Amino acid sequence: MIRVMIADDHQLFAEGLSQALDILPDTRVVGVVDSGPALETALETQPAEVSIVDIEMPGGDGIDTISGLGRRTNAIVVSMYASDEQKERAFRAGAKGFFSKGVPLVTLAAAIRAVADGRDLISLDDTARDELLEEYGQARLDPGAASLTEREKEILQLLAVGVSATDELADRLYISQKTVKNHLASIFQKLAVSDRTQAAIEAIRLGIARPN
Amino acid sequence: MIRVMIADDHQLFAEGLSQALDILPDTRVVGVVDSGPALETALETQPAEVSIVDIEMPGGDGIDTISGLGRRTNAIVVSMYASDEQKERAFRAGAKGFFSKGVPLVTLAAAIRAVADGRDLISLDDTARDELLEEYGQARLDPGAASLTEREKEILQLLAVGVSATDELADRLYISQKTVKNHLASIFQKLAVSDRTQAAIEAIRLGIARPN
DNA sequence: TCGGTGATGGGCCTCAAGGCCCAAATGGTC
DNA sequence: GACCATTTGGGCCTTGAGGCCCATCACCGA
Repeated sequence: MIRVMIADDHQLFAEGLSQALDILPDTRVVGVVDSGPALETALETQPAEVSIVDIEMPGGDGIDTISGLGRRTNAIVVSMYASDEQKERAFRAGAKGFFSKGVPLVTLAAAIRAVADGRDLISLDDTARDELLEEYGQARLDPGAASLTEREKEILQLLAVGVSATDELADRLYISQKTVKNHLASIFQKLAVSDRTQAAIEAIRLGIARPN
Repeated sequence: MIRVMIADDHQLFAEGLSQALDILPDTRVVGVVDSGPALETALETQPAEVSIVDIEMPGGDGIDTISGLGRRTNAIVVSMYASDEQKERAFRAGAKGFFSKGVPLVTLAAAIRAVADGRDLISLDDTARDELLEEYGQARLDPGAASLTEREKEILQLLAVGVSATDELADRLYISQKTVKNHLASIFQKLAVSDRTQAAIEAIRLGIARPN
């Protein structure tokens, strides 16, 4: 689980991004602050592997803050109006990544995984950077969840939308109730849970299935 | 369920906000577009009670788009750098709300509920607007969920974090297993579900309990 | 003071859920 | 051809989950 701190004075952006990252199975937002100094303070009591820092913030430029953070966290700078000059400054301040707010969420998520893994994105050219991001595109699931088979994931998806009874699951999948129970037993073992309620929650948490 | 369309060219913002609104029990994001013309097109095939429109978008000002939408949707304008002049223009274009991106998410959520309910926020002064938003601060839950008692919510919260066995629930709450089962039976009826798996999913969906 | 509601519990009954072990067919890989 | 993972299915057994009806006590508002 990668702990992420967000520093941005636009609450709508910060809270939205926070929710979005919390939904990912391998990232957890541990704090949201609205200024550079607040970021420094927050990191003292709450460590975070990665910090998302906005450039445009009141009470001091976000980039100035990064220089003082040292190796306490890996900073990724995001900017509304990204320019080469800003990127250069972010690089000199020690940021590990630099993105416009126009990039898709999956790109930022991949970048978070990459810098949390010790990689440096900011010194790469665009093609090398995109290749690296491709490499980190998928959330690394728990060992158990990673070994789920297609059929097992299918059952988990149904579970997570409320198809919980054995006979309903069997009907939906055109297999016997016994086979459903066998798959479930295998799922329980892989996810280290003991019943379908816990399995459904795990499926939602891991992002294998979406509720609603 | 209030259907919401988001028009913003900054993907990180739009996707983050989208996830955040989807988590709320009474709002559903049905589309995300990145320009004014795309918003018009999207609304033709996918109706939405409320549209969140950014002012600053490429290929035409977001406010110009709103005038052409008429009563197809209720527009709420959000701006990075909110000014009185922008607010005035949004008002004349027929927007029902105007906010800076610096407002908290709960404020925007309340505004969405208010305008979906036919209210007009933009013509109110600040105090009257805040009072109205206060009124719409809480998500209106389904009739069943609204009648849940404190104890029932407590049980749902435990369920949603994986405490699914009757004996564990009884231990945590210092009551007998029989009482747990009685409460659960009551919960099933109120939420119109048939087992604890579905109840846990509903609890998460309704925002009564948080997973993770 | 009286009713309504919520929280606590009991009894009883039925069937589904989960545990355990096993087997056959399939499809890919070494 | 042999091996392995996946999917499908069986049998058997124990216990827990859920359905239904009822009782007591505390609290609160009319």
